[in-house]
Amino acid sequence: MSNNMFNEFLSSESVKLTVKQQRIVQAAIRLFAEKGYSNTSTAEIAKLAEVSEASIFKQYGTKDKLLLALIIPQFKEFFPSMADEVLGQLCRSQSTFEGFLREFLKNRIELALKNKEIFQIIIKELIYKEELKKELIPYIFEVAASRLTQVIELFKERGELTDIPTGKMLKSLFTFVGGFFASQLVLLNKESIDEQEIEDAVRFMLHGIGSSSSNN
Amino acid sequence: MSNNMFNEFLSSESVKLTVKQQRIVQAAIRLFAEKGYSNTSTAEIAKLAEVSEASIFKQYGTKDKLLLALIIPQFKEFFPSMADEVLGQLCRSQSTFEGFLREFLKNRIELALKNKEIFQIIIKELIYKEELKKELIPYIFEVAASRLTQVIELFKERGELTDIPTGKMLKSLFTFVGGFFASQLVLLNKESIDEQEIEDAVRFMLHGIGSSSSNN
Amino acid sequence: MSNNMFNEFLSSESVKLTVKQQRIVQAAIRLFAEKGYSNTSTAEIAKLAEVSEASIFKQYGTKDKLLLALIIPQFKEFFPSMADEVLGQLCRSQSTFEGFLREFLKNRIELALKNKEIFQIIIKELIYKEELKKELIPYIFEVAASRLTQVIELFKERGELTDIPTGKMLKSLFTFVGGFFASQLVLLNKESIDEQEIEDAVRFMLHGIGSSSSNN
Amino acid sequence: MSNNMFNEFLSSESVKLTVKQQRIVQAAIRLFAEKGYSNTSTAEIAKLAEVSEASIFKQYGTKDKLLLALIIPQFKEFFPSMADEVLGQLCRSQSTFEGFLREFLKNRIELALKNKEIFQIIIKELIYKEELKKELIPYIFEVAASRLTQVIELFKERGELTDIPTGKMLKSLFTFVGGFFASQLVLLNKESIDEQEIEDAVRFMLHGIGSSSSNN
DNA sequence: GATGAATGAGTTTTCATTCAT
DNA sequence: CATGAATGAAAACTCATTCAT
Repeated sequence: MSNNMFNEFLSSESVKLTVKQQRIVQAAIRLFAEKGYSNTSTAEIAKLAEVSEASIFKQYGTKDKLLLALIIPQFKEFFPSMADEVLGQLCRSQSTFEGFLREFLKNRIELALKNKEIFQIIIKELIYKEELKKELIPYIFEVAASRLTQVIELFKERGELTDIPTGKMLKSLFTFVGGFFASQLVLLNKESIDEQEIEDAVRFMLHGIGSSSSNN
Repeated sequence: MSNNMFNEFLSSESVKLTVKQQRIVQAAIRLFAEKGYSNTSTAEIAKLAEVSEASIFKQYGTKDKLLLALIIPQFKEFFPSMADEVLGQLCRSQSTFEGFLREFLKNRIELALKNKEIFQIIIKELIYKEELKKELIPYIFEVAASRLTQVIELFKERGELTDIPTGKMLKSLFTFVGGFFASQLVLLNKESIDEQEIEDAVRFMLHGIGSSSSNN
Repeated sequence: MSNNMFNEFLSSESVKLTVKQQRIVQAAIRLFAEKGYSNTSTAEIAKLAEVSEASIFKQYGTKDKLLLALIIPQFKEFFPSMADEVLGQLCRSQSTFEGFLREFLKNRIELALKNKEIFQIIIKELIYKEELKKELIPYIFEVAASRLTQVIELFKERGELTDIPTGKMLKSLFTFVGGFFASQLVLLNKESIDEQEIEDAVRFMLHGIGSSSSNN
Repeated sequence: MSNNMFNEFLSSESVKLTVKQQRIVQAAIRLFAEKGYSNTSTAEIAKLAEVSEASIFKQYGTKDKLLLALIIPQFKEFFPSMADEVLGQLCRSQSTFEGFLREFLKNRIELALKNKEIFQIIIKELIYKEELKKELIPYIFEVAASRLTQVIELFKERGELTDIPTGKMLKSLFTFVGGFFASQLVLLNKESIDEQEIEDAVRFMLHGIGSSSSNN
């Protein structure tokens, strides 16, 4: 997987797919999500899609590019958009950080659940494939951090957050939110995540589990 | 990987390994950690270990069993022992939950770093291999939860923790601590984790990022 | 490649080609010459010609027929014409065998260089493809030998040639001229062949490298 | 085929081959000689050798390396040895260049016929595969030319050869001898080459076909 | 205990070719 | 005339595993 493959896909336009090509996409997503990229053969994909293997390679060239073609569009939607479409609105419409966090989580969870399988693929391969990791992790950090930093500092000024350095806050939030998505979507393979679960997560991120009297 | 394979290994005694066998173990660990089980061939392992492939199969029978033979002992040490050897002592010796959490994290991190590669394998395959997931996740929950529950309730009685239900606390802690290990060890591939990092994590778990005045 | 395919092409009239069809021809020639027929895919040809693969098959039916369609016309021009257009004129206009040989070589080299790529294809495939060899070698011998025999015997009568049997002379000349074309066009991939080179070749064919005193 | 692959093979020691591995070699030689490298599949080789395809790749890694493993040893024997073992002896034992040429040709033809199939492969692929050409042609020139130059100049001093520059003589001889081997071994696929044929070739190289009176 | 030799069953990928539009 | 879509068949190559020595 070459260095520029990621960028190449980032800018690729979505083309109209034939019925068979859509079946390929569906089959690949299902199998990659279930068994992982490395444990899925193109023959299996072709069989599930009721298509010849040649059709897969005609369209995507290599198995690797097929993976990226599935992942990247979703990736683009989940991360960058977070800033402009989502953050912008949420941030203003919600008067409190708690509200923002709740809406943000709900929103991202909804998106992730709607494309659960692709998310499973992303998380699995992000952790499993060194090359993918090296390409995507920096991207995630850059994009996500730059926007969230603004939000955090906005609410810091409003006095809703402690005076822990923003960088540390980001790290902690990333860790927890990442762990949340990984455990809910991949480890537990949840079909849905109810309100209460989100509420608990928000509460944990804001106040932890210590009693308020034990604050330092 | 059959159902009872896990148990079989759990109870197996550690046998003395020949030099060559040790080299196999070392090579397998390095490669599985780096590239993942599915992307590592027995031929590669044999080559790195400077051993014949046949020797691997003589000892372990299948590639699958080799994986388990590497994972399980570490797994046993990390999780179950957590209760008796570690928890017990820590819990009593530390007067506060914060102290306990700090020592607990330090202790587990130290162990994980000392066997970083095996931990990377465990995390990667836990997420990647459906069968492994199904075998280990319930085990982790059962063992870890049962002991931690005791600790949490002890400190709850001492008033150091909020009155959130213990189950929810456990979930949140699992999520964060799991995310912490996954991101530090696998995604960031850290060689060491400094005190401050641990301090920040403990603080987050206890108090979150919200200002104390915003407590509900 | 069926037996009669060769003959079929030999008699086929050249049809007007559309622009796209010409691009196919150009692309095929370039690639076959460079990499050989067997190492060139129809996909590559189509890509270089900026044409769909289907267009190639529409016109030529099979990859094999495409090869023949490229080779045969050139072949017809190089060999049979040798007799009538070239030999006839040259033979009469030149008073000496040396002059004839020089003009003949010049003339054939000029033609071969003008169509170097096709010549490379012919030589490469003549040597590589058993079927082609079996079809073309006898043809070459028959056509070329029949005419050259006349010339040689004409000059033998004039006393310009030794009394070696004509057949042997032909063989030697074939061997040298064939080797000359193969080495210059294919092995050395020369763009041009200067006068001196031709002079040296003619001299060698006529007198060899032995000193005249060592004649037997 | 990488640049250093050639050198790698040049220095490789001949290892003992098992019966099956010998069958692979035999089968590959036969098929490559008959149909050419590019038109022979590893499956065919395996079938003819009554061996699994995997065995081929276990031993040679790639089809390319198999080709080189067949070609290079023969190549080494045919060209470099020409100098020391052959040339040295021949040159001294024969009093005339004609004698030398005759013995030289006989000797090389004998060797080539004994390994006719490998020679067919070498000639075919030398002409067909650009990469092989680029690796071997310079080698041939360097090795062969350096030794032959000595011989030619020795006999020039003895007055047995004309005063044509040695370089030109070499070129002509190469052209003819190359053409001779290519046509006899590959185009005509001769099983044997009789004395008379060699005699004719020698005579041609020394005196050409022109009558002695027409010398310039 | 160790290994060289061998392989069946796959794996990814390529290719010439067809056909409906 | 031209092509996008599709593919069966085969290509090169890989892999976990077996077994006689």
